[in-house]
Amino acid sequence: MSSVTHDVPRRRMAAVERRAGILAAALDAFAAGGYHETSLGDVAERAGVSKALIYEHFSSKRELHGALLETYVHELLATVAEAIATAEQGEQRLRAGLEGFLGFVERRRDAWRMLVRNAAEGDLAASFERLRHEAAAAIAALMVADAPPESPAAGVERELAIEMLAEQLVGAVVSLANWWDEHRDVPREQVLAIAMDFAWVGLERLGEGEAWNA
Amino acid sequence: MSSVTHDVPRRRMAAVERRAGILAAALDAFAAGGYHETSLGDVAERAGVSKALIYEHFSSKRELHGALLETYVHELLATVAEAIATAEQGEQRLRAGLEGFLGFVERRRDAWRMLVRNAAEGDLAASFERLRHEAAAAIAALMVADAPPESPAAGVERELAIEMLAEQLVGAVVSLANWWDEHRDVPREQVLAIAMDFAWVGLERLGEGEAWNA
DNA sequence: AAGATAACTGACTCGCGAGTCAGTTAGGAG
DNA sequence: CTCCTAACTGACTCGCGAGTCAGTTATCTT
Repeated sequence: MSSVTHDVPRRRMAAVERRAGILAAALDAFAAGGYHETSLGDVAERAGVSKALIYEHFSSKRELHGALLETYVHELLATVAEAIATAEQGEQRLRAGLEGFLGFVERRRDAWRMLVRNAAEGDLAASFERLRHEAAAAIAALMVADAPPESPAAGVERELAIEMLAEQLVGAVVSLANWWDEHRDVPREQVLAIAMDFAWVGLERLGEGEAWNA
Repeated sequence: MSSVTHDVPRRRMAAVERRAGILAAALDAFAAGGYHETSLGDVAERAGVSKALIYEHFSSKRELHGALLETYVHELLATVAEAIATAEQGEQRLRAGLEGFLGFVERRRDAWRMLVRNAAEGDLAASFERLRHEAAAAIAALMVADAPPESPAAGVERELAIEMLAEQLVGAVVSLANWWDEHRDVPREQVLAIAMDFAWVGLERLGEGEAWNA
């Protein structure tokens, strides 16, 4: 009875590694359940660590969550920005941006889920909303630059119309990304094709079929 | 000092009215802060009532929240369904549906906010996701019925493509509705015009410009 | 006016989760 | 081998919020 198997006397890790481990565990947890449904106890357990240790690396639950949020929002933004920078033409640029975005969703599945899971509540919403809005604004800016001065829909202010169009575009793509997240068997190119099919046509209309490709 | 002004001895109300009052207060609170950020104490205060009384009408916080959710999800669904039923043609039907939807968002601003605020977390997400999916499925069904059998985007399964298209459509409209919620000065017809401009063109592409109007 | 009933409340319990602290121990520097 | 630091933990506190209960009072009925 005294044959204690004395299971693995847990290795100590350097602060940086441990921090990374905690972040990974937290990402898992938050992606699975959202901010409020996740306790630091959960995170600690997933990380195989005591709750107290978490406080050696992060001063509060919010800070931990915020660190993740910032990391991935930044990565997402950078990815898309970089992708966009490689293409000059209107349609190609849109395609490149979408490709970058979808690549992120594919590569950082958990991160994407975490972003979406925290899109609605409290001041957490602010981060996501800002991201969304930044995307819409960027798109709107491109449209303003490229589109002809005619109003796309009768009786609507040009700037307003562009803003709304951009908002819809973002919404459509985000929605599609979420759908894709639950249909991972569908290859990325197909999703991209559909997204382009939907978005580009809508955008093209803005320029009445010309002006955008030059 | 003994001049007690004995402020308004709060009127008693019949159970039904009180219940309604509590529901209204809860709607306010949940719309403003989301489920988790709202305590029953908040709701009670807003309703001008003790917390205990709430439990005379609802057995738990979830039930209270659920009652609101069900009410408005149902109303929204019914509104759109009714609107759709009045139009037979493809484009007119889409316009009618959108009009009904935007009408709901305009009329039940708080309810809409509450729905959106609870779209992401835990099993609360299920309700909203189901609603979303129901909408997408309905749209997809219409498309399947009306669209020609050609594949809309090269190399993508027809059914899959339609599903994705519908998902994007829903996302775009929801996104636009949220934007509108923060730009209430923009009249409904303009929002509708933009939504149609975006959505219909994308859809028309599916049928290559014909087949939908007959 | 008396009694009954249903609206209503203050003051409770109780569990959960964020955050803390007084230590214990691994493992590297000398 | 011996310190010394930095990783690490168990066992706490403490406030908050859901849910409860014993009682109080308004209003309707007779």
